[in-house]
Amino acid sequence: MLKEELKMKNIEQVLRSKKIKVTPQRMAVYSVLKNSTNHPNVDMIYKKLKPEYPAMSLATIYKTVEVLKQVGLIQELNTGEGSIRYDANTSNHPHIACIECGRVDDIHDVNIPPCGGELKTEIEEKTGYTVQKQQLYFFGICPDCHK
Amino acid sequence: MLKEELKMKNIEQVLRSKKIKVTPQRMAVYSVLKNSTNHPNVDMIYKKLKPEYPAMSLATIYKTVEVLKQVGLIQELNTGEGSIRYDANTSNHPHIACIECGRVDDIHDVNIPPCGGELKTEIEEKTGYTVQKQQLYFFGICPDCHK
DNA sequence: CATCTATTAATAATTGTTCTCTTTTTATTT
DNA sequence: AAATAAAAAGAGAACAATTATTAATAGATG
Ligand SMILES: [Mn+2]
Ligand SMILES: [Mn+2]
Ligand SMILES: [Zn+2]
Ligand SMILES: [Zn+2]
Repeated sequence: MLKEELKMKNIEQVLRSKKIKVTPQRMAVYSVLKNSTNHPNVDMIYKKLKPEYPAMSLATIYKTVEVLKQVGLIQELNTGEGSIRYDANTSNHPHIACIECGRVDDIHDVNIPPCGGELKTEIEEKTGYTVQKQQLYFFGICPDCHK
Repeated sequence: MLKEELKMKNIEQVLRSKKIKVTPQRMAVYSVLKNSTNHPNVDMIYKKLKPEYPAMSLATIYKTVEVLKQVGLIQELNTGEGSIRYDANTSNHPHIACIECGRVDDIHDVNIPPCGGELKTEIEEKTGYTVQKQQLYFFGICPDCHK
């Protein structure tokens, strides 16, 4: 059995364990996210799936990403470009977005200090909030947009 | 002359120096932002100004915040709640947003390490982007929403 | 297999934001 | 103090992303 198939089997387990039905649409949307590095938004997922699933509707993708998010299989990114992007990598990692074309990339292998346990505690004490998650975004011009 | 009036005179200078006309609406919108700590969105600014400026339209506020942003007098925050919030404090400081009620607060007096000059350079080398700005958001439950 | 219920697809409705057009205001020049 | 040109404001339509509604369909369960 291929690694890819194994991954998908695991996702099925996760969904079933949460009493959420496993459907072809959900597997397909998750698969797109898992196999992409470009943090697609709903419309990009829609267009990607169109050839293989011509009947799938935009509303289904909206609902599916909501379900996958609730279950913790994906996270959403909002860089302020108007639409929400999604990421199957649910670890807390920084992103950089191009203010020209909207492209969103991961920032790898850069030692970004913040966000340890002590910091969280400190913020909770100072603000009175209970901290649940964080997002660090950088903005700039991507290589492609540098003419 | 009061401090408050002095501030506003300075804003007039900034606008005039950029060949941007000084209007009551612009001064009013800026004043709301300068005198608030809750990072209001367009609708909150609109409602705040309604009593004193009953004729002011939403479109005017949208246009005004865009102008103030371009001139560098305010910055925008996007916590993913659907609408954009604005902040007359243009320094690079972290925010925390309530995932329950949407409230957005500053995080003061917490030593958050990232984002020095070397880090920016490192990110630019690793990603090929030109980095222009950054945003650090924390998300959680605010004191009020803890019942 | 039969039933029950969650999910889908299609469509309509909503919401935040932008655009277009006309009128008014501002800054500048008589 | 007019007159003028340019910029901005106001009203409302238009737009795009998202959400809600509804009727049909497909998984799960016994
Ligand atoms: Mn990512
Ligand atoms: Mn702030
Ligand atoms: Zn780009
Ligand atoms: Zn709250």
